[in-house]
Amino acid sequence: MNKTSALEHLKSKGYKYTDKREDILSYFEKENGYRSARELLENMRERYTGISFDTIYRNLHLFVDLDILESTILEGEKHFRIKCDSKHHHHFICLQCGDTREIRTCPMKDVEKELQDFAIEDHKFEIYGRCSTCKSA
Amino acid sequence: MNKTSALEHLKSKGYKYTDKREDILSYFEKENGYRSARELLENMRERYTGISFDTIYRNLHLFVDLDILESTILEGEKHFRIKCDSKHHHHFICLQCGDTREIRTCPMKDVEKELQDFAIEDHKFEIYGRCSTCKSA
DNA sequence: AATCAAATCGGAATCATTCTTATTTACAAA
DNA sequence: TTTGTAAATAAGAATGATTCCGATTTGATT
Repeated sequence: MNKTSALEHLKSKGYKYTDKREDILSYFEKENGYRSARELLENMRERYTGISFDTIYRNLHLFVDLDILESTILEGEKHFRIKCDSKHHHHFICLQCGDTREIRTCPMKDVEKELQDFAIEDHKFEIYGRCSTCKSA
Repeated sequence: MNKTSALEHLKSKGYKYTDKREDILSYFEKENGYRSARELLENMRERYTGISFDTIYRNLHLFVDLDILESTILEGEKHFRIKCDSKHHHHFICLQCGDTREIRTCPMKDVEKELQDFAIEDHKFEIYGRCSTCKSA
């Protein structure tokens, strides 16, 4: 997912273009990992001094609903990243900086046999730790 | 983990016996899944009308630290279950009732090769859905 | 330019959780 | 058995993330 196709997607669904929406998308496009609402807010305030929590949260959730962003909870706080283009995969997540690394392994194939009588709706496989940069710092 | 060995573990670490601690352990021993602090509180209030949030949370976190309980976040809220006895494994979790089913598959072996330069500290593999009971209800 | 729904602002409200202070209790030592 | 003391608890205030609400502004259509 990138900013251009996200903006097209928004437009096609009848949502309006706003400079703040473009700005949020720019932010996540250039970040390589999970960022909190607060991190986004602080970044946005440099350009929009009066921006409100409501705008941040409303758009974050809209973007998650539209599959433009994906989210996870890190240390009790929701974090967001731009949705990856590549096909189904999982992430290593650095607990210090939030940056991610794709993991191609997905264990669900093996697991489905074990769960015949259950209705599987979702799954989460995440690996946590320190990336090489944070590890040596 | 069961109530008896949990109480012994508490004692051996110098923590005191209290009827509320025993009660919390009884609750989780008889439940087969993840329960929220609020669910525990409501259950405890039937016997201890004046019990405080603080007692609930303090003990839940103590028990997690002592490996008596394990926790995860479901729909934005921390949930707890008694630590399983069997060796390392993961869970299917019913999003409706919180009950769990053991999954023997763990994908970490395959993944470690992919992450040579990262310091792996933890991982989470959970499958979400409806258990057979909730599915048909 | 006029219209109108969508988007935003500002701040109050909510919800889970944590903290603080005073009081009570378990347990060990006398 | 009484006493001393640190641990545990109660009650409620405080916090932090998130959501809600009424009023205002703005984007896009007419």
